[in-house]
Amino acid sequence: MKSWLQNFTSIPFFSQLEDGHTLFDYNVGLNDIVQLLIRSESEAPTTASVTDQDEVNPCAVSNCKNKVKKTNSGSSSQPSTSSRSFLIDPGIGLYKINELVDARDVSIGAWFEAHIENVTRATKGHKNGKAQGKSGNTYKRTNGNLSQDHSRENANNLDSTPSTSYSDCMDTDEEAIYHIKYDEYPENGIVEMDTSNLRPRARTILKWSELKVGDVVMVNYNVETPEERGFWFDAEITSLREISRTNKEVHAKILLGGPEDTINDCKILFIEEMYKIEKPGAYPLTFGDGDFKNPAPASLFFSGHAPAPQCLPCSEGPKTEHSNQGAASPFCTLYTACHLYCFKNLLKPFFRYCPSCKNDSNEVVKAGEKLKQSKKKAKMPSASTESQRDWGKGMACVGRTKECTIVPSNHYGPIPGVPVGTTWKFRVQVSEAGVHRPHVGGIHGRSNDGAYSLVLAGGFEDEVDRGDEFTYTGSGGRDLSGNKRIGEHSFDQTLTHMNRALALNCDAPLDDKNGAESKNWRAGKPVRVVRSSKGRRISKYAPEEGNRYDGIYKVVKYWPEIGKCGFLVWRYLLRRDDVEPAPWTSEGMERSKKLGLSVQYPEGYLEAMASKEKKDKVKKQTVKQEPTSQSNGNQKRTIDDEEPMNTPKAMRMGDGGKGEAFQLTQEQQWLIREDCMNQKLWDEVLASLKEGPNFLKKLEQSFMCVCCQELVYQPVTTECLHNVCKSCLQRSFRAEVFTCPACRYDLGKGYTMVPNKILQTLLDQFFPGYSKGR
DNA sequence: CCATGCGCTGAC
DNA sequence: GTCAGCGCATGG
Repeated sequence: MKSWLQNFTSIPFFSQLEDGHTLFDYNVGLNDIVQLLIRSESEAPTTASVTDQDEVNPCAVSNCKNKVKKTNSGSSSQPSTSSRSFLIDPGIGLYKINELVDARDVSIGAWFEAHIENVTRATKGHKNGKAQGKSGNTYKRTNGNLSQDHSRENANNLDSTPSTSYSDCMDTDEEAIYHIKYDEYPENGIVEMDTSNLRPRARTILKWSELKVGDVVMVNYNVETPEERGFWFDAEITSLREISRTNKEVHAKILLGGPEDTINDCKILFIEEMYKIEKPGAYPLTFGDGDFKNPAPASLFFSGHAPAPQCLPCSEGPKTEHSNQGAASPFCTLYTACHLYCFKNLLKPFFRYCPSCKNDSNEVVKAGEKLKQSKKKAKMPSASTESQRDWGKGMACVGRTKECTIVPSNHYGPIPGVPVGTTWKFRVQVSEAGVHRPHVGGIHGRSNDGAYSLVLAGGFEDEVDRGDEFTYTGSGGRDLSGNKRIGEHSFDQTLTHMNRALALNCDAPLDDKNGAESKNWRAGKPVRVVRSSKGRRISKYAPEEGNRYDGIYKVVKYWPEIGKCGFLVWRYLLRRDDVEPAPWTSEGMERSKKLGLSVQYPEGYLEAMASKEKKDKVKKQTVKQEPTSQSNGNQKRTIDDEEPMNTPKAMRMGDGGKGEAFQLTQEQQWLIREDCMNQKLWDEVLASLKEGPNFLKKLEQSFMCVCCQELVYQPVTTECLHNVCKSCLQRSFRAEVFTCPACRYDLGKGYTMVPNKILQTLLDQFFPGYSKGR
């Protein structure tokens, strides 16, 4: 039971854009009335399924989500029956589109039972009352070919490419890691990799506005399913061009330098050029040519870097400016190249939605135009209030600029490389470091797993803090109305969400009525504890400034009680269980001094504060109108103030890394000696042992997988002495690339990948938990 | 998608 | 000093 509706979505007329998306799908919008001329294969009525009396349902074809509702008008009769199927008579009918399907979801080749001969969008409802759309632009499909009525050109054999590529639609503004999309052809996707230029551990999120020619960027391309991580490599930007932008994303063309001068499209809305690539049979596609059980192999492939042929409409070679603008062009058959201008012109009557993000093209802001308000922002509270306050600035509402990737977010225990005593000014920095991820919440955890970290900020007066032991109160029970983040206690807390998570850390069966106490509290799950300077009002152990990581604690017991606020709260007793000394002990203070720990500020924060202060002072001066002797004094002091400000303490403590040396256990020393394949690497790494915490950083850099840019997991040490994750190497082999991802040394198709167990053991010891979630 | 949240800041 | 109220990350 195949429905003719399937035809509708997979009408291949405009399909096969550069990235394999079917543009046609987006030429019609929701609630559009379309006219279909249907011709049954046999000239006899065709069966379709229905969900209700007048709704034709998607078909048996697996992925099809389409629903098209038939309107009352039209000559196609609809003898609906109770058997939930009905017959579609051949002929013209008007139909309303209830749902649009993503062309990528459509299993092509499942077309017809009946043919659609004509598709026409109704002119009804058009704003300027002008008949728009397709007058003279109806398309006819015969024998599996669809062509423009008045054109002799054929546009046959067009269909989607296999779904080997995809492009992410970032839903943030300009801040996004740009997943620069590659085309479908993995063999074109390998760009020379420079292993000496590895990315730092914390991925810095690229801002589009900060990208410039000459930057080396980390590029990802996928050759498999979107869910799987693709290959990462570095490439240099050789050309950058913004095409257009919405509030959601920037559409740009980025050229990356590489041996083949490869073109990568990054969120391209419009096709720049289309090239034919001669690789018949290389990627057998299935597409509907009347028989989806026996699909004919496709022979057309499009990619960004085949030699440029001539534009069919204008017979000229590739170029960006079109000399022939305005002239009527015949339709590009896609057998040949076509300039953007020529192609766009042909599509103009239909083009409404971007094939990759489904943005309405009305929302697209061309380069140079003013930004329109995005739907996301329109939904936000700030859109409806009249407040002029810019919430995007300052530390109240900023987003993260880094993310901790060395351990998963559900990691228990210390974060490798973050010693006890590390202090950050703002919560967002604590989040970036991965020590406590929520910006506001006090507990980070999962209700069916456990809690990973908490912040002591003195939110409850009746909490007790004795340093190595403290009581903590659960979350909830507050009135958050008025878009607040914290509020008055107005109801009882329950042992759910984060409260339940924290209770699960206790080594005792969960009891959400009476609480529980562990008989062996050390057996509980570890919780990272951060003390905030806000806690000073109830605790002398809180830091003077900022948020300090105080080490690992465990839940001894938890119980419900009526708090000072008068409502039931869940209370927890936590006790310290950490080999690193607590920061307030003399041992701890000495260590902090050794490691040079001091409050870390966000990049540029101190400078910004200093210049602000300066401005304020200037303001005061002008108010005073006394720019004489006093002013001189002031100015001088300002400069004096600025001097140390320009070198933030955090920077001074720097990465130079004086501090106590890193201690290796005997076992580790032995294992390192055993890992003789990596002897050279280890020698380098061990040289930084005396740099203390920097040792781990160095270690991490040296054993980073060149593919996924993370610490190698199940490392395969190649003959050429590089370490690659086994899964990354396997992925490479599946893409039929049999060389070392780092140096291109030919490993050979039959290479057996043996994980280096010694190295894995060592890495697990140095970075406990890192392999979790890999 | 929605609900939650022991921050933060400019305005008052 | 107090306080309204925002974006963001996270989990469910």
